[in-house]
Amino acid sequence: MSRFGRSGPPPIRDTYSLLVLNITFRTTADDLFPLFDKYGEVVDIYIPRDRRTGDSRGFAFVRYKYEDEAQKAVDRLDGRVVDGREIMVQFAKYGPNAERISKGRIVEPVPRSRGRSRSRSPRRRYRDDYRDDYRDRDYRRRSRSRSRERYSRDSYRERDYRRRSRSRSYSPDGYKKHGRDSLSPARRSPSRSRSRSRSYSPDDTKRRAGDSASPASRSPSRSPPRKTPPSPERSPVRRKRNDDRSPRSRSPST
DNA sequence: GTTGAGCGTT
Repeated sequence: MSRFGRSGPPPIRDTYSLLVLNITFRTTADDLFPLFDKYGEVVDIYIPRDRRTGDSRGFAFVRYKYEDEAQKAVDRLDGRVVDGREIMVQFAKYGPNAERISKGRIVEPVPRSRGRSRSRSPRRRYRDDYRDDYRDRDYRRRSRSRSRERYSRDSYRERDYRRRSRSRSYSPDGYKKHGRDSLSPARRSPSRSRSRSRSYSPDDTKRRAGDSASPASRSPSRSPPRKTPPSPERSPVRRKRNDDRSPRSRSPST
């Protein structure tokens, strides 16, 4: 989708695409347009966005009508601080500049602007063996995702785990009220009951399994998941705490 | 809500 709202991506046959890297995730085409338009005729600006979140991926493509203008923009805007971040402008491997590259093999070592020394771009240069290109690209994509996806995944997992754990803590209150009568001394003593009680929300697991999987599949996978096996040392602690919760325990102050 | 090497379409 182009910022100019055309029916589609303008023809690249007469356009020179620039790749703008290191831009903030908040920077939009509208923010880049005035900057690049000052140095030449900008045909189109496109900022790849995430499929899921829709946020910018941190880079944009600016298309110039003329090469000299694009080159000038690279010299002028490359290293420019935008929104508090130094952007990197360079010719994109797309369009007329990449035609000789997308053919299947790199014919030219550098497009054009590579002649400039850019120490902050230690990124690997164009390699002759495109055989590893697919692998490298795939790695690159994963590498890109790791930043956010992995963080989100861990965050969600951790949060979910914590939430369930907390949720479980609230459960006892429910059964304790009406279950106090049911909880006979003989019944409460056995570690078995305790063991089950301290389990990681078995009901929750069963419920979840029933929603997403058949009961048969949850049976075997049910055993291993327990992280904290019951230990004898902890038993008295729980019982002791339970005693504290009893009304008579806190009554002494009266 | 966050993050930071890289190359593109609604």
